[in-house]
Amino acid sequence: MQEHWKDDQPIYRQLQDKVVDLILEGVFNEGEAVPSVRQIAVEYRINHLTVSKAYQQLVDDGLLVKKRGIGMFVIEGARGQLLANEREKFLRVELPQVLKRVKQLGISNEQIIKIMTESAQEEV
Amino acid sequence: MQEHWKDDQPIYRQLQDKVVDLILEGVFNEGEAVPSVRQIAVEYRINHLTVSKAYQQLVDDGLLVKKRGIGMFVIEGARGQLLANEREKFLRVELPQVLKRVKQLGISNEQIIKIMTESAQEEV
Amino acid sequence: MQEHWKDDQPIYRQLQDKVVDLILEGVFNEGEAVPSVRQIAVEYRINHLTVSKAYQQLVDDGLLVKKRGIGMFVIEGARGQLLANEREKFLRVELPQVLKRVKQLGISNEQIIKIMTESAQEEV
Amino acid sequence: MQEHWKDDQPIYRQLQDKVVDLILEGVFNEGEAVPSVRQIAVEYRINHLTVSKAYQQLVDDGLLVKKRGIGMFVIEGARGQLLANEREKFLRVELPQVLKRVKQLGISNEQIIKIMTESAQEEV
DNA sequence: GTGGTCTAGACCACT
DNA sequence: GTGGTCTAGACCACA
Repeated sequence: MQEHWKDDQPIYRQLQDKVVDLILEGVFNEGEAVPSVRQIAVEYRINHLTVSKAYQQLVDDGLLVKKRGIGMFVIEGARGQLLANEREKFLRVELPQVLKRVKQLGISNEQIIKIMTESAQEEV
Repeated sequence: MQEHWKDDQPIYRQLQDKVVDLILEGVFNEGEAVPSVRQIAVEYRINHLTVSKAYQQLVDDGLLVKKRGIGMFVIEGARGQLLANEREKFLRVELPQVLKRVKQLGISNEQIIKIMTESAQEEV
Repeated sequence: MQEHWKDDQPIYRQLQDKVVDLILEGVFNEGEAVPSVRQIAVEYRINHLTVSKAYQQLVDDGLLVKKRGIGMFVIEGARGQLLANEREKFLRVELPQVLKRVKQLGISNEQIIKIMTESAQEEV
Repeated sequence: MQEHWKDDQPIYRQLQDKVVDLILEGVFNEGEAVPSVRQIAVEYRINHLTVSKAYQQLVDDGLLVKKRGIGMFVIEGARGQLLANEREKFLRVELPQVLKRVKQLGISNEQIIKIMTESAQEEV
């Protein structure tokens, strides 16, 4: 692993987003433990307080639970909840912004659709 | 004009983005002067240093030129250059991220396309 | 250290040049931290904003990296890159100007060469 | 003629330097008139006050004289005086700086001498 | 501890 | 009038 952190966002936030991604992608499964704070801290060469902060946010978001003396676990149902929330947010906030930008740049919807379908076929 | 600033980004950055938008939309035309630093400062109730910072960035980006003792001007060709750059960036960086997110959230391309075309019709 | 600033150039620019010199001379080594913004500010009795401006330029120039919450570091390879760039710039831009000036003032090349060799011997 | 002014130096100063150059190169001869303030102002598209300032500096430097109602003239002996002054300044101030920079960049004197002699031959 | 941002007000040079 | 620079001091987020 590299320690490549973007400079325009706090490390703890980037870490937090990464964990969310890993849950969504099913790398971290519901009911299973996530890597320990220290493990992450060593592996990524960051302060353990920073890792703690990221995890704490995820606990507050209702995605992780802390079991004292054992570790942090992905909550049952976390993935489904995440999917619903993120989907709603995407459709309500992110997509309109993207569409606005497309229009501002004078890109035609056809071009976007073309790229989307091509990109979808590559995956096959 | 309002003085409504988002809290998650520095004011000078938001101002900078706003100027870019206004150039893209043709409100600020090539060869013409942009409002003076102090004018903006008064109008938006912010420090002139903050405005200066935003403008300076735009000079560095090659969108504005400073004419000593006169003011700041939109460079000739700025709009075209902006459009080309932003388009390229959008197609190369932003769009793939969006598509990745769409896929991650399990949203179908059909649904996206449906929203896009509906949104396009609203504009008519 | 003195706080002797020339009057014909902004302080932040002089500071910037000084840091470049110190990197070239190997006083600030690659991968190491440079003095903190506030440390410089106190030592030289200047505002921290002024120091920040100088450092920011160096970040933009690709000589320093910011590590969030830790400090600013000299980028790996900065010295070599600097040497190459400055050499190229010197030979392409500055030297021709000097030669033009020498010719304009009607100074013979022999005289220049004489001074150069003398100056070189003094160093021995 | 273009109106290409560098941004890091006042226009009046650049203009002033240009006149000095033209006197040194014998384009403006001793006893002859220099172009009128208005002529310059129109040709270079700058404010006549800016031109005036440049000329005034040259009067203060003892290079030009103003003849009321007629124009500005290059003083007799101006070229010789300029040559002497600039030569002295060059040898005392500028040359040492250049040599220091050469040394800092690790460029050998031989290389400089080579370029000098080559450049001299091109002129033949 | 680190750097980033902002303010309010001052002074400067240039046009 | 224009922008540039600087100060002194404040508050913030990050590690």
